[in-house]
Amino acid sequence: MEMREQILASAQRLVQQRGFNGFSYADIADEVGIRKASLHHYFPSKTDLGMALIDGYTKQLDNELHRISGTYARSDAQLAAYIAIYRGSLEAGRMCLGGMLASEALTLDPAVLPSLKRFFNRNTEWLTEILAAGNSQQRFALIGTAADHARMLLSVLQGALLIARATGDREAFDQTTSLLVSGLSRKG
Amino acid sequence: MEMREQILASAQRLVQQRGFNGFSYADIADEVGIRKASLHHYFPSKTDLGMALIDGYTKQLDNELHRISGTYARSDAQLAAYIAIYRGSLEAGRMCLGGMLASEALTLDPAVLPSLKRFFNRNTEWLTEILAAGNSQQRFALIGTAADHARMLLSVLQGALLIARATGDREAFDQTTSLLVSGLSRKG
DNA sequence: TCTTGACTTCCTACTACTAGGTTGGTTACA
DNA sequence: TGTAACCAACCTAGTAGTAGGAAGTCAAGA
Repeated sequence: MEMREQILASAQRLVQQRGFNGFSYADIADEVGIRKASLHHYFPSKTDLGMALIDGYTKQLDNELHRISGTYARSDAQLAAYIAIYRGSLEAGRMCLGGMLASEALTLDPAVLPSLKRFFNRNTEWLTEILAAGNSQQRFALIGTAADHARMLLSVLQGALLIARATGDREAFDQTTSLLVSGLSRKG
Repeated sequence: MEMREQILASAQRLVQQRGFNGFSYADIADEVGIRKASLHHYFPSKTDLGMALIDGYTKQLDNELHRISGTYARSDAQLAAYIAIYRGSLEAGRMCLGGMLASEALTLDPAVLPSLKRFFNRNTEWLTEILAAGNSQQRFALIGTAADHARMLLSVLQGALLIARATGDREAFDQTTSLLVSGLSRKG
């Protein structure tokens, strides 16, 4: 199962950096060192590959979220760790895989859309939980429902990551996320 | 100059819905009713087309911003009108053209990047102005600099638009933007 | 122990099609 | 007469995907 993982890792990087319509089987083949035709042995169609990617990415996310919940007790620290995931993507010149596929949603095989929705729901649900917990612990001062704040948080992070790709301004990303956190922590 | 406008309008729609790598000259040709070869008369290369698109889009934006500044006196109304632009895109199933190109930035001819940066700067600068004005008029209660809030606002809108494409949840978009506005208006 | 057959992995060679772009024109109009 | 608008035919390179087979692994059976 070594080669399959290698293919997925290469494809994931390519999608995050160039988009699903921005790479071909030939790119992966070059990178992992097998022939184009052999890729079809593992992933018969590009849609199959896309499905495996978003499902695998959701699994990676679940692991990360579980790790965060287990590592940090305070919800503000958990939030910071969540933001650090996006910061890491930015550093690697990668979009969130979910965000990238979202932008290309109209060109994707409709079969991948349910998995894509599931990815965003996972994010929102987890954020809602820790925001609600932080609110009752008086670490956050929410002015809307925890779910509303969760959606906004996710939007800010996706948007800031997107814009940083165009402007190349990483400092702006950091300022945006720290303002985001200040806004949450502020007592109202 | 009728045909040139038609081509640009068609291409703009295609980019906003499918991305720059998600359509071809053949798609435009079908839509405007001339041959593929004739498109090259107006835009020799796809990069030329891309440049014209982002520059034209920035001009459209300037017009909108000027109209908003001229129509509404209060900065909170101006902000609402700005948000309504994004809401209109969502309704039309379109991403912001700038946001879409930003996601594909690594696959674009580097020649278009300066125009793309300029687009984002325009947005941020205008938002900074009206936020600063609203702050001194005590319509907004900013907790960071006006520029920081401007960048966050832009991120939220881009991100919310992106996510709504995947989830199809327009209500979530509205809730996010109204929470955004509440957060600004709240006295702290 | 040797053999067989199913299965996995990966290949060369290919198909059908699409991409952006070019050549060499024609037509219409100023 | 020059120029803008347009087109058929073509080119080269690349796209996802297929056919058919080579080489190896592995377990069951005689």
